[in-house]
Amino acid sequence: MQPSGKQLSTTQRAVHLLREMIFRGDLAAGSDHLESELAVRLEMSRTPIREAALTLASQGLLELRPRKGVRILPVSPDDMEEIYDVLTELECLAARRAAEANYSRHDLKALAAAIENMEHALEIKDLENWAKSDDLFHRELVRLGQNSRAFSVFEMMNDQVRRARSVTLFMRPLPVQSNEDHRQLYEAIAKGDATRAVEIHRDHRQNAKHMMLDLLSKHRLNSV
Amino acid sequence: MQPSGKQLSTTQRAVHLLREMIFRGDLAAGSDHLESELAVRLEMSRTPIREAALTLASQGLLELRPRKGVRILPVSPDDMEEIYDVLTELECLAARRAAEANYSRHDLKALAAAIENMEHALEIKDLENWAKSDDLFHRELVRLGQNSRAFSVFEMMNDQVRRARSVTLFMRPLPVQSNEDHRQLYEAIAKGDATRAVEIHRDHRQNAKHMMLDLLSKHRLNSV
DNA sequence: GCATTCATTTGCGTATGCATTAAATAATGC
DNA sequence: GCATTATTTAATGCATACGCAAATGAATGC
Repeated sequence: MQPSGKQLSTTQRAVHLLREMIFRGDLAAGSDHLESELAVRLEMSRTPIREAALTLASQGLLELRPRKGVRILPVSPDDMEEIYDVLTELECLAARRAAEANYSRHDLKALAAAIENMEHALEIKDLENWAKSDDLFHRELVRLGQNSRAFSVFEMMNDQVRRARSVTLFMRPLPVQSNEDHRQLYEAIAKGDATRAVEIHRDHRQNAKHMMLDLLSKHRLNSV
Repeated sequence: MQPSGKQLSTTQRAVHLLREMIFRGDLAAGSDHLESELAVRLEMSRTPIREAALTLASQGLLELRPRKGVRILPVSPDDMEEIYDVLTELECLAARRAAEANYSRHDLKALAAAIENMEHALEIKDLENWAKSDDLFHRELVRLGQNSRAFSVFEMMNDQVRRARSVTLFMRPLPVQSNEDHRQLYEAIAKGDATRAVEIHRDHRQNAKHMMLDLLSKHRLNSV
């Protein structure tokens, strides 16, 4: 995923490992972990653990609570709403800018590829891979928006809902409409129709939000 | 500004002091500063300096460059454009939500007060205070949007353009239109007209962006 | 028993120490 | 002189040390 030639620092490794542990639920939402405990677990001293925790805290994945350890932040339905609202705005900004940018089909290759992967995955009902491609599609969309700040905030918010997405992945109906939306968005961008791109994507995102909130409520998941 | 009873930790003090130093230009944009040097300057050890730097780096105010020290990030016109675009979306989201929230005039007191202060400051041509109240108005607007994540991203982006704002404050024409816009936004929110609130504010923000970019270009400020 | 004070533990915040390695400088060969 | 290599310097990244204050538990008074 990151074939960067240079070896990472211990702190960077800590950031990476802790992120993974949080996403895979290895560090459960709401759980507390002492710095020293994590240091033992990751076989490093407290210093890089603390630096990593500081970083992850500023990204909203955890919280440093003196004497109680780092707390993995759970995400409530209200949080989900906040996050989806921010994602909606940032992705719509990206969609608008992408449509205005006069991209060639070649520039949009990655976007098209993601769509195809999603469609294929849907056909064979491979939800895991569908989700992966969906994520890629959204990321690529925001990248095309050419706003590095919007992109990094997007990634931050995206990370915050990762757990919730994977939990609800198998509760939701098949994402048929979602694929349809993506294709339409792609066309709007390719045609340079910014207004329509935003319109489609805003609906798409708000629908996703409501579906997610419904699922959480239906399954009594008031914290993920 | 923060009459919180509890005394700050050394790291928190470092964050605060460094922020101030950056905003007041004491640490110039683009300049490098060794951790040890800053430690001496703030009369603390390298540890809190490093932790503070990590925090400020994640907020986009500086960069940690191994062996070159922390680099205070300059803001280019392209950066400004990025930032204003993100601010536009987040503030418009807030404006929409605020309008939808059915706030009473009493709830909007702080917003109204900010407007009055701006108008008064403008009358007596006190630009410093106008800017302060303008900042307060926008912050209060986003607060009314009730999205803590949008709020914190807003604050982050706002911090990133602080220097540029104060530099251009005395180059720009008197903010007459700006005050007018604020009053109209206030009315739209009070009346619950979300569509109009967004419309007004989007224009307001995009105008601000263009004015800023024009000023930077006219005065050959390609890095602030 | 229950509250209150005192003692103990322990996790954190900060300081300090140290090995590593990028950068800078000097030395060497041509 | 100039390029190349060896040497030195020094800032960082990480480990470790340590004191303080919060939390826990024990002891005391009632």
